[in-house]
Amino acid sequence: MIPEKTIERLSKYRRYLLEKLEKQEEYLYSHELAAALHLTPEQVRRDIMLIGYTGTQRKGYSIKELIDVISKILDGDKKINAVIIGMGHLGKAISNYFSIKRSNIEIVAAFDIDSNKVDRIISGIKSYHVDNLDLIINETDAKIAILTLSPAGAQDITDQLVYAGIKGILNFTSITLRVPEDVYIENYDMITSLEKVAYFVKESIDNEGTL
Amino acid sequence: MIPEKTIERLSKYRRYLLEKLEKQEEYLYSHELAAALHLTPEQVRRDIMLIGYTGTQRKGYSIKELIDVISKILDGDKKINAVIIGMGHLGKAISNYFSIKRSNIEIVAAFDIDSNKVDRIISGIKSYHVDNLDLIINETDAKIAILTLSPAGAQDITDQLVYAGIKGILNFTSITLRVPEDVYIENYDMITSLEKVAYFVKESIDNEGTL
DNA sequence: AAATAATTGTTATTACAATAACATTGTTTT
DNA sequence: AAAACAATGTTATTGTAATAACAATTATTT
Repeated sequence: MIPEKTIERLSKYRRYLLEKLEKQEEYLYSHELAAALHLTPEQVRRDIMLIGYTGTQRKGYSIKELIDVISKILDGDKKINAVIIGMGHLGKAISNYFSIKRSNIEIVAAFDIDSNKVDRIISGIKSYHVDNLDLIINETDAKIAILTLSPAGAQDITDQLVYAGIKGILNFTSITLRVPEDVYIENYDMITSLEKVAYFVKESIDNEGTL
Repeated sequence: MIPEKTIERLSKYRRYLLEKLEKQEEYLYSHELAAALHLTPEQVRRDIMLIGYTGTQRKGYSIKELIDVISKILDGDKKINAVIIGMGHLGKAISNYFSIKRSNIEIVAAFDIDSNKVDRIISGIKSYHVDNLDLIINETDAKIAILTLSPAGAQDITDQLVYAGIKGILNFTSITLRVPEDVYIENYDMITSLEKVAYFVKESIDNEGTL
């Protein structure tokens, strides 16, 4: 079993490696990757060890091979479909982010309650009324939902999503969702992130000059 | 020194407590807070211990007092100003999130390079051309920047921000930024988050039925 | 061909975070 | 008034992640 933090880094490694591949580069060293992502070379080597890939000493890691190994871990062999719930600014922002296909994840549909935002294509994604949630999720066999709606209706929608067969949720509403334990939730809370930054800024300002 | 993870939870505690306060409730138990946020009561008590607040046995914690103690930790005594760089969908989404003032953080300005998006008020925030970065940041004494621009210009902007006196960055561009070590960076990478969800969903589907 | 240098792979250590255990204390009940 | 209970505060333990150390190996240099 690969640790969660390693999975996160693998995602970042792959993106960096893909850039390098575009530049026709063939090999890279652990310390290069580490420097680029502000990590230690040991961490990079350890992660790569964990996924069972081995480089060649003195030469480093084959960029192409490493991408393949990471992709096998992250993507598996089959594609996975995702839907977005809520086509406000945040929903649109995320749609744009993923309009360039990376990896094996595809956003296949979006949902909203606003009649002005449904039954048309927004940021390249077909948008439906939430009433069609169950139908479309089943048709597309989507397994992931990205929640970018207002907190008010979030738990209700989540229940529907779980019923429709969703197995993973990326939650941008700042509320804590209740789901069965076989559903994986990744919470992202902007308010908390900003308050955290504010705290550490305040701390560093207060401690200025002191050692 | 309060651990990073505790700071994150304090932010969430406060929001939950504020809700309770609105409902005129006066006291709550560690296990209530824990249940609401999917934590253990021990963790909650430990966090509260770390910030030096004590409840009363058998009665629990005073909601009002606890909010005050948390606020003192998170906010300190002075307000802190923030700016947003990039008024695309993500920038607007964040502006809306923070249009309701919570805590002591205020978003005082936004910047963009698009002439259609500058010199007017967007989502309640005055928007300027990036050429005015240094000027406005100094005028407003902003210490935090929220980066919601495209990756291309991010490092260049970051250098300008640091020069202008920004001490904390909430980074939504998926690139790794170089900054002096007295600048605190919180990275949020949507692509990584989604790939992580996809990985754990895939794992759980693959392991269905096995124990 | 031998020595050196540079890099990987792995193990050991340290640090950090979460969980569990338990002692303490105040309230309620009998 | 005593006993039982239910909550807190704190210490101890466990688990997870990051760092460091080092052995093994391969290329390069002399």
